[in-house]
Amino acid sequence: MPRPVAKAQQKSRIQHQNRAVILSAALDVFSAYGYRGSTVDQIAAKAGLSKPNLLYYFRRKEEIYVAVLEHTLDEWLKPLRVLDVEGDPVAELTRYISEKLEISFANPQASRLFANEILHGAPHVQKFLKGPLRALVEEKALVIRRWIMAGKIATVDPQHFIFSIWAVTQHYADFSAQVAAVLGEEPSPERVKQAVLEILLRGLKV
Amino acid sequence: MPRPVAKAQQKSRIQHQNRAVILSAALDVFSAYGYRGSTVDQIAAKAGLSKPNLLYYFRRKEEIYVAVLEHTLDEWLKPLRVLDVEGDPVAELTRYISEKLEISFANPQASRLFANEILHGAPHVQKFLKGPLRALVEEKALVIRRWIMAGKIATVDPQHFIFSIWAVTQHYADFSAQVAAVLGEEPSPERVKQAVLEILLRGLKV
DNA sequence: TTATTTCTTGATCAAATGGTCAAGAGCCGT
DNA sequence: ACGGCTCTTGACCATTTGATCAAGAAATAA
Repeated sequence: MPRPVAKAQQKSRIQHQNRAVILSAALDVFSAYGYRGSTVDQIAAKAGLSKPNLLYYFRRKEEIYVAVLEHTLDEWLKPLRVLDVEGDPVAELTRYISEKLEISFANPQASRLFANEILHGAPHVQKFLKGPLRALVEEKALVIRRWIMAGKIATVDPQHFIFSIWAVTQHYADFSAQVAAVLGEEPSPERVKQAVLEILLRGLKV
Repeated sequence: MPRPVAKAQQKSRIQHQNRAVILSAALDVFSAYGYRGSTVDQIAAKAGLSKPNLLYYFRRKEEIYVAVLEHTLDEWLKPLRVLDVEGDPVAELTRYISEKLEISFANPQASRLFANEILHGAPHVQKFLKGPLRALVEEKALVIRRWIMAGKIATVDPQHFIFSIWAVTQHYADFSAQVAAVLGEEPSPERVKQAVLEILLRGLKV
């Protein structure tokens, strides 16, 4: 009775499929109720599997959580990676902010899962934050600094500017309950994009 | 054996004191682990009371949570309330943003508690969001709109501008784990204030 | 088909946890 | 000092929940 998770073993067709189903269900559940607030039964029910069956694919609850969390981190970095120092600054930043906003509206669960993790001290992603994320931010801060020194945009603290972009764009996913309640309706993504781009970028124009 | 929570009854000295101790302990615990992730034992231990004793003051775990949550909402609104249409726009907004940032740095627990509540759909504060908060935002959006129409600041979507201020300022409390990890150190509140004020306000100057 | 491996699940467990209760200790006005 | 009210707690309970296991079903290879 070898565990399926075992080292380097080829995943069978049924393995692949069920793991995907579980990760999708787990994202829904974890993002809605948090790690501690979610139960294995909930995830199993949503995935259409029995609890012992689910635990056949992932030995422990935490293993599911880590898997679904890591699965989202890649997606998270992608848009920032392509920020190009050769491109036009405002165009590049417009693209980045727009993409982040689109992700927030299209996949708020992933954003909330991540937010919840950070909110509670990022116990499972310290390495990711201090490693790849930090390196990427340093790299892109340099890009922004180059733009400033070339006189292409106004002076701004690059790191905190990146934080501001994250803060504002993810706000619409993480705090959508508040946004909707205060506005009295779901906001139009188009309108949000226009407003946010103006707020964040107008000050940069020279 | 009348319950202390009972209607309109005068709270004794010891009641007052113990309830305060409990609320303080509960804020720490709930903000760190979320509602579901916190246990009554944890709160009792931190408050220096036995569990049954704690449940003598608050009948149910949820009652503690609601109490500490409501306790923070007032604090939350205060700075926005005083935004004054008669004052200088940039000065008024500078004061508001600065105060929000100071709160984020001085009392991140309250911010995290609130963030966690909203993140999970705001089940306990729907009324607050749709009532007092919405009304206040509408009122202050009007203030901003007046400033725009008077030509005192550049055009901006008032509601989304307020959201952006919230997003950025609270980011430093809610996501402090990420900020610290990416920067490699705790950020200096002064430096953050300068950076954030420039990012959010420079685009408004006419 | 048959043998072997992979999947699936009902039954069950131990620990954690929210909450109760009855009895005792402490405080306070008289 | 005393009587009544407030406060405190050890013991206990029911439920939830993460996790296990042995045995059976389904797939897969021979």
